[in-house]
Amino acid sequence: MNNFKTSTKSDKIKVLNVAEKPSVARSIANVLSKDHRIEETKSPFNKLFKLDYRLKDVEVEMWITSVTGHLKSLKYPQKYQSWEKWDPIIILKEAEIENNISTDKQNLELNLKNFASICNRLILWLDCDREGENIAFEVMEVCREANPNIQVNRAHFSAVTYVDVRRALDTLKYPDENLSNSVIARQEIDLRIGASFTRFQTLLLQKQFNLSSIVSYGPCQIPTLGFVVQRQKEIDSFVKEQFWFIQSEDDQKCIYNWDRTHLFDELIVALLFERCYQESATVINVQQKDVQKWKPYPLCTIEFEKLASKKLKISAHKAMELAERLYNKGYISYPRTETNKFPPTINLQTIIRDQQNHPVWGEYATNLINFAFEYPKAGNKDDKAHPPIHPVKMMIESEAQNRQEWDVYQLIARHFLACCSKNAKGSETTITLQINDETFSKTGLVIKEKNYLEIYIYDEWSQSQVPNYQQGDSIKIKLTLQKGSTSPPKPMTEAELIGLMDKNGIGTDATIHEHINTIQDREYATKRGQIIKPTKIGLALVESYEILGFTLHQPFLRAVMEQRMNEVALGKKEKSQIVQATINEMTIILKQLQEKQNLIIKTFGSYLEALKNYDEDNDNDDNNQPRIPLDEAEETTQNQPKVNKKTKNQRNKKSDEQPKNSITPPSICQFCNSLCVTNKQLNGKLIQICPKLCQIQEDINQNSHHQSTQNKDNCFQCNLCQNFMKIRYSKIKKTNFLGCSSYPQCNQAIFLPDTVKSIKLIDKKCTKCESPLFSLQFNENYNQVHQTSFFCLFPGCQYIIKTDWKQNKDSNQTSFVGKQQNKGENTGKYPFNPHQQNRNFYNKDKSNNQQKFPYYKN
DNA sequence: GCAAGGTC
Repeated sequence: MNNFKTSTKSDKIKVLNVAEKPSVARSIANVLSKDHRIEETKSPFNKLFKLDYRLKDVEVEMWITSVTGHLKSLKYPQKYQSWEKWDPIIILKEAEIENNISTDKQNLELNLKNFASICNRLILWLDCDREGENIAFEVMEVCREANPNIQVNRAHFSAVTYVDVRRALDTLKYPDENLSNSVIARQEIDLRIGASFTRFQTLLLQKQFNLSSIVSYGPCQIPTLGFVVQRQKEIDSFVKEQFWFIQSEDDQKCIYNWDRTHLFDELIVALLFERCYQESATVINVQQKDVQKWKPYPLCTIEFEKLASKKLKISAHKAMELAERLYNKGYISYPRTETNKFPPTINLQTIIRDQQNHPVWGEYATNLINFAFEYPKAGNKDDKAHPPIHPVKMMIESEAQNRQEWDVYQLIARHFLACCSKNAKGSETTITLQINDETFSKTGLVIKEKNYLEIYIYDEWSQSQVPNYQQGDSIKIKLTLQKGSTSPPKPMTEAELIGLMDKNGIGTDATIHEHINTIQDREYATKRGQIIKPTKIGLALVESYEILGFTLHQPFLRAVMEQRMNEVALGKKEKSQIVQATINEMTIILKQLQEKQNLIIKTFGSYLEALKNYDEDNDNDDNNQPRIPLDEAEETTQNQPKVNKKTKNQRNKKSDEQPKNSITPPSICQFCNSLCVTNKQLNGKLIQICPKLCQIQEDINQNSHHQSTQNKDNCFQCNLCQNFMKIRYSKIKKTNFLGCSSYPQCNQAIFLPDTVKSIKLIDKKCTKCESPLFSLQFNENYNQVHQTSFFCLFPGCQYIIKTDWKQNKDSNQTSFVGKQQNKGENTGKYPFNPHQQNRNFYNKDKSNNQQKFPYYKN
């Protein structure tokens, strides 16, 4: 029952103003007149504000109201609701789509029709972005239905402030259909791709693998998952690398860093250590300089979400929920904003004054007002619709509904006050030491003025003291040769993911947190604390795309879409052209997926099986290795834990062992006559090195080891990169093979016959090629008896087991004398042929992809 | 039961 009735007594021209949300309508009314009247409408949130105004010298009655985002939404007609009945290709390519006003927006439609039928003019105050322009057309269409003669204008504003609103009214323009069409194109493409690919994947995989969720596909959610999977793969394929460095410590326990940082060659570091070793150093420089720690940029949504996640440990999704609540209660400004610079029209002093009575930071605010204020830095993002997030009303802790709400308000208020403060100032002192040819340095910091750091508790700037030395001083030092190793990438945090999505244009400020939520709802990823990790399903899905050659999880899909939308927005292309082109390209991909559906099931299943021990809830990546099958035959370094243990032992051994002890009578370089340095390596081998590096010579008095004995897991050198081959383990084949230790940079491998179950390196060498020998364990049902129990696996050496470097897709089989294996064709034993694709997820040959998938062509 | 974009 429509009990709404608005008054129409006045004879003045009536101008209907429509904003995108209730708050903007309210702000416009406030800006234009404090004496406005407020009327209820059929939609409880969307009030109607009325006021008298002089518009271009004409007295008019302004009616200001709002919608709540889009009025219309795209959907497939009822007949397509059955997933089983329709080929996803039809859903993608041919099914008609309806664009109607959603049921929950019908009250707004009635409002607009009612007001438009009474008003003479319509001014569209939708946000000044593409979506806003499209909503403007939706509003205009509804209003024109009720009043075909209504005169329409578009207001362009960068903030809802007095100056901007007045300026917008003085320079009214017309809505831009190209901008709006680019949105319609995006909507249609997203729906068609999302619905068709989701139906295909779900029907293919859900029942087969007893999955509780649908297996959705979306051009934002899947690239989001792609980032999470990529990081996990980087962690799991990480191979630790050892490095060495020289450390210098003075008698005040101050440690100076080597200016060469560290080197990956133990020999060179040992040599340099020998050459510079002494017990005193000269202070060659003491440099002091003033430094600043910069205050933050004004707060946009993305930054707010990152800060909430990182500093408050509140998820982006929850933080937005809390911010929206604070906004609705009038404590903060609109929280969905891309802008990180304040418009000159906003009165910052007034906002600070509102905080002057605050029990926690009132004094700080007063101090800012009186003398410490400095204008905020200007960021480079501006959505032309909303200012950066800032407090609009003071809130004290007891007014907050809970701790998290208070934390969010506090973050926003403190951030704003920090923006209006001065940078922190300090003094940095760097001491440089010279020890023979090597230099070492140490930098200390003294904070002189904390300024914004007083209020901004989220930033740290730690002080560190340095000794009070003068240039030319000679000081006593202790030099040590140290060893370290590179660390794997850190697990993906939510804040990092938000940053990656923002950088790659995945989602918008208002939707990024929703996509992160979606991948969790779909059981593609889990979040523990601030760490996001892929689940088995998420890994298996992305890996299946990867292995089968699809780039559906790559972020550039969205970038191409954005580029095409821009062409429509600029009027260079028709929306139908880009919809057609995109859908045609995606049809090719969907058809390929359909053709490969058996392979998809097999690949997806193999990954789930291989990942059955993968602990998706464990954040500790050191204790959770190996879990992910790498793209090369699901390989993992079987011996990795042993390698690490050995490294530790070696380090301990090294610390007891001073290099000086290892010196034997030096020899003379045969090229330059310099006195050579003898160095003992960690493996005990002695080496004579010329200081000018003319020659490096193994000490003949020592027991000369084959290089492969440097590390007990190393076999012989890779014929491609000269690093060592190692015993690896294929989780899917459940057998050993030899893989290059430089994987994934080098993918050289040697596979063994299926009859070989496992291999073990032994302390014997091949008499023919000097490579280390292996003892082999054969499958139980393999009966052939060999005359020897030790085998050489160096390609081309032994006649009993013939092995080969696996360099291309046709040579992925090793052969066994007397028992020839299948060659070439994929036998179904492997879930895929890894050599048909680039193995390396991160160094994908894009040109190749582009050839295969025209959708990604620019 | 499908997407992503507005907004509450």
